[in-house]
Amino acid sequence: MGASKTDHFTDKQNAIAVMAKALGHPARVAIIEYLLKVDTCICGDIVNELPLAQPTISQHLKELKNVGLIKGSIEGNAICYCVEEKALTVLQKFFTHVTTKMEKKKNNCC
Amino acid sequence: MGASKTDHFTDKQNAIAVMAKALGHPARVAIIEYLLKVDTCICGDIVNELPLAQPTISQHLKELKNVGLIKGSIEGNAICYCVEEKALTVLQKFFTHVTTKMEKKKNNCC
DNA sequence: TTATTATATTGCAATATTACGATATAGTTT
DNA sequence: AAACTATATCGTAATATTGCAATATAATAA
Repeated sequence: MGASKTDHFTDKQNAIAVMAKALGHPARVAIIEYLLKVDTCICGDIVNELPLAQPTISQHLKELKNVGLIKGSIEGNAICYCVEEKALTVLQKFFTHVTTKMEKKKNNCC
Repeated sequence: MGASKTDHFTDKQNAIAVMAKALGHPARVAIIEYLLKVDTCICGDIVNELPLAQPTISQHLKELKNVGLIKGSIEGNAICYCVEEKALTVLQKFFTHVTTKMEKKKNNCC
């Protein structure tokens, strides 16, 4: 065991989980925030900004890219990383849906 | 290594990451959705609903509780679990903030 | 071509997560 | 009290994550 049984859950649940998991590390939250803060979004900048070694950051960027939260395009010999609007909007909608549902319930129990 | 260097990030980044991580498993997303769907929110129901053994679900509930996404109160010999509004609202606000920032940028690069 | 710069990949050690059988705990019913 | 029900904890195997030094790759500059 150790691997999660993704087949038993809905596609949406898996999609949310995969993206949430990618944001389940402060460095990756920091990367997203940094990409939104600056206009130039080159990987090198992130290495200077975060207290982690270059290979580690490269790895975190790869994970964010794998789940579709960011995209990268080659820009000379550097790489321009940007947030992927669509993916982040999916998360935003999910949590807005959740909070809306909560308000409707207003503590039926507990 | 293997543990993340949480000291090097802001409290907010760590808070978001910890909650996102907790939702980084489809079973835990399913639990939150189930708690919002039903009125009775007893753990036993969740065991019947999800394709996981009782100890595994107990463990997932514990994790959600540890990061403050749900709360549980004793109800006879069962336990009533409910979503914790405050925590989920923090996530909702974070992602709304992120999407709002994205719209303002409108692809300056990439 | 040889350096230099920017990023990725490999390999590996330390640690964390996931899953569940077995068992413990605690309240409820008989 | 004894049996039952509901949930938690323990122990442990399988797997995943985190972090980084060393190294590879690829574009640019000299």
